[in-house]
Amino acid sequence: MQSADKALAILGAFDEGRRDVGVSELAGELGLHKSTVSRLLATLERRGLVRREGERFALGPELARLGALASRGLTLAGAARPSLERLAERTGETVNLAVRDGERALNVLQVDAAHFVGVTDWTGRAAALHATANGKALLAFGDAPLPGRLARLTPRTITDRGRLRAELERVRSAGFAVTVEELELGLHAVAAPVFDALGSCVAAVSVSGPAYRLEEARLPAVGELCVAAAADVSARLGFRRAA
Amino acid sequence: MQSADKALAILGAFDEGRRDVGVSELAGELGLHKSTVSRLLATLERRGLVRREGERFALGPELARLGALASRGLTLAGAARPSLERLAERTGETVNLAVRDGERALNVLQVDAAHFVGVTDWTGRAAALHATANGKALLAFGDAPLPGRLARLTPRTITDRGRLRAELERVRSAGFAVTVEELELGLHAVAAPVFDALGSCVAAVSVSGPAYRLEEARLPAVGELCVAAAADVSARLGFRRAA
DNA sequence: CTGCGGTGTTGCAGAATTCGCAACGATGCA
DNA sequence: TGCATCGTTGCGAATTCTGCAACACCGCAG
Repeated sequence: MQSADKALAILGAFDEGRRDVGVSELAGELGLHKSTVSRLLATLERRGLVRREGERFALGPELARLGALASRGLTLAGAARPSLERLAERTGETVNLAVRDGERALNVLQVDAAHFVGVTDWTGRAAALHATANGKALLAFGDAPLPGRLARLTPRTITDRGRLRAELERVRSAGFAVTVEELELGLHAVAAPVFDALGSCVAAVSVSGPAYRLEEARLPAVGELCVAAAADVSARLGFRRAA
Repeated sequence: MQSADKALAILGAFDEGRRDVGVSELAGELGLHKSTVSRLLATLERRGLVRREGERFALGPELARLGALASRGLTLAGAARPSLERLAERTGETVNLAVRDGERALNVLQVDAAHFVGVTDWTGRAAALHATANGKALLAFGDAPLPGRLARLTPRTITDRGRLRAELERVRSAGFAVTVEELELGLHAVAAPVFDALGSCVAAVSVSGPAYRLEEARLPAVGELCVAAAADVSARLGFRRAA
């Protein structure tokens, strides 16, 4: 099924900051021939997954439809919202719910403490697993393998596999993950795992805020709040903590 | 590229009321062998486009990400312009695209059939919801409450809330709204709703013209053209009519 | 407990699809 | 005008996919 896989690889090439692509550009990037990419894009266009804008291609309406359907299908969001709102109110910070999407952590729901304008909405965006609190929680409690590459995003990002493994062990024993300027300078965060009825880790709840407000000294306490909220969500999904 | 096309056909099989699918079930539906469907689903799963839930498959997180990305790139005006131009050409009248703005209908895009001088451009102007075709379409298909005050703009304006409610019911069953001298004497119009990927009514498309040219007898036919054009725009936004 | 009907998955060999090349038309730039 | 780039398209070789059949698994009924 490598032909279908290549079509999906094309879709995967889209990202924030990559809203449209060219044929040769993609061909070089994915290691395919431009003729192949051209034909694949034509197929994707016929199905409405991409649309052409002159010589470039952007994501199409069918994806908007499927995306809306997918988000709704993540019953997670519905089960989590009330707990996240309470958590946001108690901490006064931004709360996010993330699931694993391949080698990235995808934010599927965000709740802000106050409805400040200018607070970036991370919904629909994906970030590196090893550099986010949510990602580390997903790695520590999920059964998925470590990412292949550990990119250095700030001086404090963990880029060594051994150190990451040790960190995940710490996360497991603490019950929550802490991230101090590992994704962005000046950004702190904590995150706790959410389990479904079968006991597997399906998501993570994070609280994040600027370093000057969400100080390091507060992180343990906020972490516990986070754990409580995540446990609340887990309970709504039918999870009962192991004896 | 029929292999890739089949993978996309699988995605296309998802719908409201079709949140998860089985292998054999899909195979029968798409006329493929279950072995083929099984392999395609495995490929889709590896890329995160679908996820398995026991023996069934649901849309996956990667689609939520791509969908959010796609929605951001799909603008109302961009999706609407081509359809509106065709509508203007076919009807020979002025076409407007309006969105709800509080208790008014705000025109965001206008296309004229011929470039007559002296045709007023309504772009950027807002009008009463209850006295315009676009406004009535937005009220009938949107989830917004009725305006507080129903000002009488002409002798034919609907100013009674009960009568307005009945009128909106008529609009819903017809699929389009008709306005005969309710906004201005000598002005006729029809309008149809536009839906986004989430299925909510986000805009309306209207055709308007002077009573002596856009006669009442023509309104039903023009209304149908309007509905078709609006459906076209909806499709470009990722809306698919309910099965 | 055994057989049946229902899942979904996987090896294999033949068959059909796809790939890469090269050439083409179009467009942009010097 | 010439050169570069872009994306598209025919064609034959070569890879990939299909469909079959067998398999493992589950629930259920006899």
